[in-house]
Amino acid sequence: MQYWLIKSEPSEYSLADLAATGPELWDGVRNYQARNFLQQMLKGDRLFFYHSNTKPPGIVGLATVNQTNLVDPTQFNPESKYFDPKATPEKPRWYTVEVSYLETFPQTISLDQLKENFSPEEFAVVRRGNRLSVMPVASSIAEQLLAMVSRS
DNA sequence: GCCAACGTTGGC
DNA sequence: GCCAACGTTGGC
Repeated sequence: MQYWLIKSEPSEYSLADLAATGPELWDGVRNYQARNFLQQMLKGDRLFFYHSNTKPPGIVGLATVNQTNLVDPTQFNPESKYFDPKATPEKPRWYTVEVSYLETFPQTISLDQLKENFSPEEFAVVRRGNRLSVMPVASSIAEQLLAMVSRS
């Protein structure tokens, strides 16, 4: 079982939305590095759910991978803002997973806390200018994150 | 709302 | 295949 971090703007889609209406197809990822990570996910993997563009930004809870290696249907839909004219059903370009809600942490692990506890080398989310929306989390870091939650 | 960072696009 | 222009992300 592997840990990952996924980002979302809560004004777009929040962990509370996932709790209320999930499971949800994690569609709309249009970055190759993020897509490659999505393709590596296995059922049962844990996802730290990160809220960006909010105050404060940070990890708000956990989700899990429900179904893997799904073709993102929004790439074929001209009405969608995620439409990709270069993708065809015969040759899809974008893949994703279905995620389901696990838990909301009693307190957000803020980006400030993350910066205090982890270096940019060990945890990409605290890297300046980081824009990757899906990234792996080393198991040692995952353990520390979970300990930070239970302590507080 | 600003702007730094950085991925992508397209002209050459 | 280079690289300038452009668009987007996301912290502040």
